[in-house]
Amino acid sequence: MEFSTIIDAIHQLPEQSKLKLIRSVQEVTFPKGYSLLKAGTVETRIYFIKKGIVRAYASTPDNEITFWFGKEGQAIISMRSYVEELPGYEDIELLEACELYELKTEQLQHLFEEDIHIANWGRKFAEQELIKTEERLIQRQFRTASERYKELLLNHPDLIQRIQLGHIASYLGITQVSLSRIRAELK
Amino acid sequence: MEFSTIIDAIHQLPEQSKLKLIRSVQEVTFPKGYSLLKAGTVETRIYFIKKGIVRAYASTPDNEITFWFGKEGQAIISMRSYVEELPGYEDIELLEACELYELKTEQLQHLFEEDIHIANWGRKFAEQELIKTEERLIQRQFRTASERYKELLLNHPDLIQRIQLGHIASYLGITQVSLSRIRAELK
DNA sequence: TTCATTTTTTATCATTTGTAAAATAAATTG
DNA sequence: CAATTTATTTTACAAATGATAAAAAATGAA
Repeated sequence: MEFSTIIDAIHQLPEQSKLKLIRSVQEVTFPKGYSLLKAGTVETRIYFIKKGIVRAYASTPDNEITFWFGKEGQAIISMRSYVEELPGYEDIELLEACELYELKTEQLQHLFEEDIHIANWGRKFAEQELIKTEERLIQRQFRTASERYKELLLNHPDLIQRIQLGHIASYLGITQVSLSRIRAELK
Repeated sequence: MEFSTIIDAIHQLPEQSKLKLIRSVQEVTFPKGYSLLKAGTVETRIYFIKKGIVRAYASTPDNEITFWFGKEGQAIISMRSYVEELPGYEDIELLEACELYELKTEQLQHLFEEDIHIANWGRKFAEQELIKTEERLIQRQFRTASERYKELLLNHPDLIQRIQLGHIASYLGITQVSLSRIRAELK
């Protein structure tokens, strides 16, 4: 997926501003399983996914929770590093070999201060992510685990194909055993 | 709480830009129990809380989920109206008599297009809300209902005092009966 | 205050989900 | 290909939470 397409999907930008963004990114590739961002560090880069699929997860000593999947067109950001310049709470792991567009946070922040269109583009991005996250929080309470799985199956069948079920279960807020039970009932 | 203080808490703004915002708001008051925003409608205003406390909830025919509390200093926004100009999914109810600063969305959008500092201020606001929501989503999975209650008690003791437990339970993702059980264990 | 209403707690039982361990299945490696 | 590792499903049992009903307590209005 072209970077230009990714930009436009977030929010329409004037050609001049788009060019500034395009000139700021650099293509990089990483192998499957690569650990792109690590919790506890202040990340200085963000990425956009040209090709591949990744997961963000948070860990405690005895648990690990996948709370986000990213695929073609989406932005990979350690939110707390990006927003507050503090160590992030998430690890990001590549679930497939990935082609990414890399962008230095500092450079983006500079564009935010300099170009009002890019500032509003960045605002739109955060707002759209906010809505998605808020809706997930609400749906988690309204719907049973089984309903949430069926919905994922309906709306993102590709994720079920491309991602192992342990991660899907974690994303849905249940254990792998529970997900297995749910899948058995649907047969 | 002064509107100027609320603005600064989100992100520092130059005096000029701050004045533009201040000139755009209007103080309003509503009684306890007032339904400020309604789900299914496109809201054209946002509010900042000078005094009082409110809750945002989403409803299905047989259920109602409180997913957000707002108190002094916070913004009341129907997210989907604000971001996508589509009907919102939340109702907002005043849990106390409130003094609010009212701002027309259209006017704010206009300031976003015109003043880069305000655009970045709006970006910061969305980003901060995004982090809070994402952290709640993660915590809901890491911690038991009991731990989540203790944490709320620790970090927001005022909410427990000012809000009835049915709403707190819903916010924590459990039933009121469950919350009552948890409270009984802590005695 | 007293009465009516709302909120919170308590008790019981049903259901869901989690934990642990074993059995299968699938993928990877030499 | 066989051997090994990794992922998924199945089973049995335990723990947490939900649903419902009813009692107790708190709140608010007259």
